[in-house]
Amino acid sequence: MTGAPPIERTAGAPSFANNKLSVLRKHPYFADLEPEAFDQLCRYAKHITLKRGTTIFSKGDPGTSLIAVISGTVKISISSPDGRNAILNLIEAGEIFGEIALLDGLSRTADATANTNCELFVIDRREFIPFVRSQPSLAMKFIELLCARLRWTSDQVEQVILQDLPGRLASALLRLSDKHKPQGRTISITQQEISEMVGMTRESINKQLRAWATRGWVRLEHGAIVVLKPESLQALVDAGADDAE
Amino acid sequence: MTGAPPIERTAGAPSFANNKLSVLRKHPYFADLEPEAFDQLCRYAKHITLKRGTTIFSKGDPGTSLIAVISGTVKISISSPDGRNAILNLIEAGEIFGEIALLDGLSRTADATANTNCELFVIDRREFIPFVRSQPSLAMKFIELLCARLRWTSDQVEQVILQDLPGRLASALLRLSDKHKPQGRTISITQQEISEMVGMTRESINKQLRAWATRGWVRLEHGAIVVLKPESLQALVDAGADDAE
DNA sequence: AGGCCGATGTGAATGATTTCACAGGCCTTG
DNA sequence: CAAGGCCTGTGAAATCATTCACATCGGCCT
Repeated sequence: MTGAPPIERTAGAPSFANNKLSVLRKHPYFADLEPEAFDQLCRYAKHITLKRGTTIFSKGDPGTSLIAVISGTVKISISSPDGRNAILNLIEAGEIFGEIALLDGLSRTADATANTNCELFVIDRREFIPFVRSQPSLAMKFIELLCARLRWTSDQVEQVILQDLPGRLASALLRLSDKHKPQGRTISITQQEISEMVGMTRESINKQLRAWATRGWVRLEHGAIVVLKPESLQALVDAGADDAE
Repeated sequence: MTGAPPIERTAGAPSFANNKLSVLRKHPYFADLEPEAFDQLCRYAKHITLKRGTTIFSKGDPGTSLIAVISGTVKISISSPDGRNAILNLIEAGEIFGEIALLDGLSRTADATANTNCELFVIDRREFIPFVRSQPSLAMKFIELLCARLRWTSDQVEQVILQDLPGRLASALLRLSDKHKPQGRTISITQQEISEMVGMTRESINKQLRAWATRGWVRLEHGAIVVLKPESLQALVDAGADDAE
């Protein structure tokens, strides 16, 4: 469970990391802070880089840090004893994760691994709670963050319980393309990954995607999916189980 | 969607509701408040009672209130266009719900209906956010609440995606009997309701429960389930898909 | 008591997904 | 540039859960 922390520090001294701290400074969660409060926060921050596949933390570990993604993407997932595993979320540059265990002091609810090479900021729990308590606007930011997470997760439950394969896949694609809006309609994700987000086999996903591709609803690239007709996918979700068209 | 509010006021004046407010006062989320802060909070609270089956709010409604359950239980659920519906949570006396939409100001993520006759306190959003901002300890309470919700919901995703029917049912039973610990191992719930929490048909659930009943793992009563061997159920969950024994 | 309705119990047929077993393609790395 | 490893594509068989169609049971209301 609690494997040796595979985290490699590249820069311990805040001085060296200062150029990176500016990224954190512009981060929506911290932008509102008073400069001195921000400096205080930075005293607990470590800058690290790690390569694709590295475990950041595992389910059950004590959660003592909040992590901000500077570049790359981090996979939040869980796995069952019999080898199956499920992706709960993909965290991209500019987002933060690990806030639950940090805030409530309990153990990690899922595994986090570097899905690509990435750069992170790790903010230690030490003194963090009193800090949040003293900064109402930061507390409110966290409340908003938690609400957003809750909406995302509830959505996932809803889709998984109520929808069949086509419906689930469609709404997963829509949610992802929503998140990646800036990059146009291209979603960089493998079919294996989507299948784990949606909770079905890669083969089933592939067949469904292929069916939609021939209808012109999506285009399949290597390691990516382009949504061409979001309206059609949305209609499928709204209509409930109904693959015909 | 936004049907006429079916909420019936029984007491508008705080004076009459004061006896009930003591319940709120003892509520874990509000117990830490300064007396004057609590009084201020109460100015926004309305006491209402409603009977089984009444809609409290619907998915998509603007969320302008937080609701505390004084007695009875409230069902949080969602439904799909084709009639299927899923129960996300059952809120019991002493718990609160509706906090997400209240805190982030967006719309309700699910439906809430009175699962039994119940008494509630409705706390209006008016001025609520500034109030939370001014009470760091209350903000921290909400952060903890949201974290707990997130853990519950993530758990649900995990179970639904990773486990098969027996596994899901087993963990649902364990989670419920955990919540009802004081009442012993008896869970008051219909098989229909469990099936909707777990996302499978009542028939399938019934057959599985019956199989466990003959093994002596559970006892089935009318409208209730008694967990006799939680260890066996837990083993099933831990082991992954494996019905044999 | 009579009568209904919601909750429970079951079997057989149907259907959707998974499993399994490959094959080819793309990309990275030595 | 050759090799191996992920990613993709596809078909047939096997499996699990749903659907459908009833029968029974327990309470509650009149």
